Amino acid sequence: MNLSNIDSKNHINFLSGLSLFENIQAVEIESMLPQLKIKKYQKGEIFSFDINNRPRLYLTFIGQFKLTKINERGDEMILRVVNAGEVISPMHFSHYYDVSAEFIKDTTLLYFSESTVNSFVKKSPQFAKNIINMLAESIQALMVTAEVWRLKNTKERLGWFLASVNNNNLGKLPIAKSILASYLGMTPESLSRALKKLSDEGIELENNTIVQKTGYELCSYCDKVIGSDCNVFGSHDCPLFNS
Amino acid sequence: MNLSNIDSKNHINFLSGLSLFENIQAVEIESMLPQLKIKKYQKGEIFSFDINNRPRLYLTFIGQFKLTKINERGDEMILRVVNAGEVISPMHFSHYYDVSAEFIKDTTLLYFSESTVNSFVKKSPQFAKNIINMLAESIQALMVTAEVWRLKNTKERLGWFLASVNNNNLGKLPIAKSILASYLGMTPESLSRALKKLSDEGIELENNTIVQKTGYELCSYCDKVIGSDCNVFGSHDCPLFNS
DNA sequence: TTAAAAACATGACCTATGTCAAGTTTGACT
DNA sequence: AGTCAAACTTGACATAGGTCATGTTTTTAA
Repeated sequence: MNLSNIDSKNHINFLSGLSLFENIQAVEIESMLPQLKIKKYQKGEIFSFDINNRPRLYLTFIGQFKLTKINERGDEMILRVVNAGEVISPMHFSHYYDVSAEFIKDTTLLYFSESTVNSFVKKSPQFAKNIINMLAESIQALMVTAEVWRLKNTKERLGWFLASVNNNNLGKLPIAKSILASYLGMTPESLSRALKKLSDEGIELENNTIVQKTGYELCSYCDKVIGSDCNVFGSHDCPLFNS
Repeated sequence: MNLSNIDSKNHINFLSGLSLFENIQAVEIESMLPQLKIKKYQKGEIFSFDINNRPRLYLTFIGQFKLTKINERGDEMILRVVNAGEVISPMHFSHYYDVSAEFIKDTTLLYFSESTVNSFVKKSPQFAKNIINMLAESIQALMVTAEVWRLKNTKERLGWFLASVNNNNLGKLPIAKSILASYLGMTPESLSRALKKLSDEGIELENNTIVQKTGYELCSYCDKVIGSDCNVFGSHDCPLFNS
């Protein structure tokens, strides 16, 4: 078995694990493989989803990067931090909208061209459904972050993030604090101060792992969307439900 | 011809004018009509897209409403102002996420149930494509508003809004200033002050119509997304392109 | 047409968070 | 293990935009 066969095997395994390929037959996935392209990026590299690179759908095979926009003054906004296994589809953005990817770790992206994706959507109603679900999740995530930015103060934003991480991720901070600050729309200084306020409430970070005094302190920063991943949510052990 | 036939005719005309039904045969649209439901709301009414009303796709036949979220403190965030002819699909939101519609004008909504939409997506690749485009536009709009909220100050936010309205709408302000303020993430007072600053730059509102001194003042608040609707954008008459 | 209510404008003041500057800690690379 | 750079923290201070109070204009409805 030569290298490219091993790669193919890996890629098929990777793809079939994605929700984008849920309920898609292995045979069908295999038939798409010839259209699959690979590109590798190093930590620190910046890649602009411009006119040449936008009309694609990217799958994060390995690594991590942040999707950012920058204004004239140089202020940066992080739209999203993309991790291994996550999908981003700038092919669905407006022709004129450009965002950049800045790679936080060495990263390998796989991608399909717009026409490949569109033809597969046309052929497979199941794939169309999966694409629709992926876009719906993007909308959801964007609405939630909009809400967090607009209606919460710095302490609440950080609390919200820690609460969601604590569910998804077993309490390990997935990104550096400076990146987190930018993602949450504050300066590293403000994040530092917010962290101090939270520690007064019994929420601490010990080498980037969340530690709670009683284990329920973060619950006051939970909401329905975060809670949907929590096995206590809505039961009588849930502080939100009890109060 | 009885009333319901006239209604049907109206609805078919309405639907076939929507980009959601682009390239869908009239026969096919007609076949969906029996599943189409109607609901009317009065100005001032509030409607929550909760567990009972969410799994649907709504089409705004007549009227205008704002999609809002409110936090514990009572601060309101307007996610979007929806006008006649626009579509909103809470069926694609997370199960646990709820938003409210507050009707600005008397409004008639048409809607399909989630299962109707899904079955049509399954049957018609073209409809699937249209749904995908609609969701992609939502994502785009959410990313742009996120950027506006995060990276622009009050004057810039108002300038951006006026610039986009000036293209789409021939300079007529489509919503009351107080609603606009909330949509732009500021208080009515701040909007008032921002308006004053803009008037120093030659941009005025005269009974809710935008008036520019030379006609190009708003160009400094234009961006690529707004510009894509402008017939001067990118040409040598475009101040952005020339500078 | 007029009265009442709503929307809008303006000024004085306040506060959350940004900026800047000076430490301190952490982590990556000899 | 030691060194250097990057990441983080902390304090003093600045400021955009919020809040509150009051006045003015516009809209609505009788």
